[in-house]
Amino acid sequence: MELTETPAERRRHRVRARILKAAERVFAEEGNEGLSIRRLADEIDYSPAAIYKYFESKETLVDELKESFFERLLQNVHTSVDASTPFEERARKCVAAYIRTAVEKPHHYAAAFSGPFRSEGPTEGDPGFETTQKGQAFVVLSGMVNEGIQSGAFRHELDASLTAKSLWASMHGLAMMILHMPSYPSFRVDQYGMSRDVFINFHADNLVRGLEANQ
Amino acid sequence: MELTETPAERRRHRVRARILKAAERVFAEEGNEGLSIRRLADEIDYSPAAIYKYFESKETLVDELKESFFERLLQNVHTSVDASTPFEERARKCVAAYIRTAVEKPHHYAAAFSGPFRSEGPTEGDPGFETTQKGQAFVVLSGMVNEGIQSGAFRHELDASLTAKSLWASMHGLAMMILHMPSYPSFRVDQYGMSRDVFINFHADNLVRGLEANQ
DNA sequence: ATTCACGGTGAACGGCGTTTACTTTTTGAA
DNA sequence: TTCAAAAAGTAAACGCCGTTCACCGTGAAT
Repeated sequence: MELTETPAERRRHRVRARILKAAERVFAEEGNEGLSIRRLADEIDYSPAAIYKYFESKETLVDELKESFFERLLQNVHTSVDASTPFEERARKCVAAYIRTAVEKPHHYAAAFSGPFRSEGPTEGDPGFETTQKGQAFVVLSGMVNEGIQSGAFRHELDASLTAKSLWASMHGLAMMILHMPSYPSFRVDQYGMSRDVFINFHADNLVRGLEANQ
Repeated sequence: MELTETPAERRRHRVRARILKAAERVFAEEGNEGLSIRRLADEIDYSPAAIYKYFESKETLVDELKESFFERLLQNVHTSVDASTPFEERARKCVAAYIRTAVEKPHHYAAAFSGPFRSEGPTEGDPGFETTQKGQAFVVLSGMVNEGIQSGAFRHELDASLTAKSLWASMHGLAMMILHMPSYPSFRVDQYGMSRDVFINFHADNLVRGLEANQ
């Protein structure tokens, strides 16, 4: 087992990275439709066929972009929560960080939840699901809900896994709404740059309330 | 002003309807990708160019499919709620009907909330928004939330319009999740055909709880 | 009877993802 | 250093796609 890569491997990685970088730029700006293999090849001064020496298909290439976006998403959520802050505030911050990151890269986020409906997809519980970034995000969310339940902040009869899914769905829904109806007053960042954040917090508050134990 | 159409108009409408019918069938089964003008023309024994005598572009054709889906969605939600049932149950039934209809026609629903992000889109408050079926759906939801607030079931400080958006986002999110992760145990219809409905009700319950006044 | 708009068509344009057959470059062992 | 084999890169083509254009027939209105 080699500690360092051979020059050939280094070279291969460099070219691969160049392709991904160009792809990332175009995809972020114009999404899946705007990203074509031919255009990509043009930008890096290669022929279209060359791309296929590095990626099996356009889909696998885009999948890689999506995975690294989810890595970023997960990281943003992680670093946004400070273990010392009280639970409810932490939960709200977590939701807000998720939505904000999603909105920062609309094409990435939307693409991750569109496209053909594969009934195969990663099945929860299957080995491999927890290794994807998307799976990790779910694990984090699940853990937070669990903490809420055991600390007594959330209703004790809640199932952590189901609740996490419910919560995730609601976060996801708001992110999608903001992406697809940016002209709605409540979703637009207004002149003070506040309107959207206010709405996100309102949404997060409603969600957390729905899980809280009646005191 | 003519009370009856001329034969030419009748003919035109018939052909238009034939195109839409074939398009609807293909789109429901295979979505936007599976629907091509050429294939459509093939199915109705016309030439591809003929379609353009009836529709400006593929996009406008698909837009018409989406609009009529939302008409159906709105109708389903309407007829699912019985004014005599208690408010909370009605609210839950409304959410469930929305999600169920969305899931019945995955491609229609997903297509309506995907595609390019147009910053123009229908702006709330603009004339024309309330005339779209999507706009109507929002009006209905808004009205229900309003009823909840004024009856005291929901917190009195809630803004009806904002709350309706928050609620809609959460419904939308679950619908999308079910569409894109049908293999998740909670989202799949199990051997008893129950699992998914149970989850939908759980979700709806959480949402309503989040709006309820603390008693 | 003669327009003339309308419905319909075949062929083409430019784009797409992908494959194939081919040449060039790089590599690693003899 | 030589040389065969593997890898990198390419031009051209295949079969799709949405869309347009020039053209032709038909039927209705003047």
